[in-house]
Amino acid sequence: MSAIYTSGALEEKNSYDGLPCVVIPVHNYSVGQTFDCGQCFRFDRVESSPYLCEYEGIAFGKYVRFAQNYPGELVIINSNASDFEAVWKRFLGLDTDWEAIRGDLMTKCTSDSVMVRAADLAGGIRILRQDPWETLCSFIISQNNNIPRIKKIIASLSKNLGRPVHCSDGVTRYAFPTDTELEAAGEDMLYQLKTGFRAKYLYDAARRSANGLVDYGFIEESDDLEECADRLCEIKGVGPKVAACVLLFGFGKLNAFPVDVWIKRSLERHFPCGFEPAGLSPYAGVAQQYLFYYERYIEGRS
DNA sequence: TGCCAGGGCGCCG
DNA sequence: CGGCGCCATGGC
Repeated sequence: MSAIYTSGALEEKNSYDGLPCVVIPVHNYSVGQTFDCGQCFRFDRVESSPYLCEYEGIAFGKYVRFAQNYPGELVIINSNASDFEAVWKRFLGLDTDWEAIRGDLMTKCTSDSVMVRAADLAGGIRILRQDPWETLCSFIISQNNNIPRIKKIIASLSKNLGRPVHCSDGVTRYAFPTDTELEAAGEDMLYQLKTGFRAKYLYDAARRSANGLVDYGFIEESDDLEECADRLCEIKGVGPKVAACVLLFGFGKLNAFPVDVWIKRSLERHFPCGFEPAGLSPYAGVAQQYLFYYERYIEGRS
């Protein structure tokens, strides 16, 4: 039995509040882990949900909610079958066999390794395939910053500069601004929106992206992670870590291995003799995300 | 008050 | 190339 979602297995119905939704059979899936593991900043938990776990937000200009009561079933609210096929299936990574990846990683580590414990704890995580431009900006903003404030800044940029999305629940939300919209806003405006020293970086990213100087097509096609990172690092304020995050969370390059302060501490603690991400190829980035979740979990998630 | 946050830049040796 | 101070801001 394959763990990959197969077309036709989904069920269309209405959600508890009357919105159209689809129910997807999944395996060892966690909405909570996926949307609270620091890869995506535009989804918030719905506290009043009748589901055990529900997150809502905007992606690709669409309002959507992801909910579940158990690991074998995912509910996508404000969606239908064709919408799922066109947008959410790829976004959620449901075209990928994550249990096979997790199994592959676990065979490459000793059973007492922190990596196995992390993969055990955080195995419900899926690496999202987010919009590359939005991912680029999100991780420029992330530098020397914490997750709650990153979310605030991104929400503020969207509200002030992004296109309004009139949602089916009656609330107006906002899409993340396009590169053109961000460039038109200007560096001063970006600074006023509390981006701090990152304003000039965001503006440079917007200018380059809006003028075709970021070769998304090349990065999409290439398997050369170094070359892809080099292209992204041409943007001011983009270094190895931000580039790795963009490649992992925006382009689905599952071997990209971002090293932030959490991962650095973790590797120093658990691998004092040194650590080689290459040993986890070609899914080192997935292992990294398990580890990131694990470290934040045992610290009590600040 | 000082430290830290999904870092990178500029400068120095 | 490796190390280090700095960059804005807000929460603890």
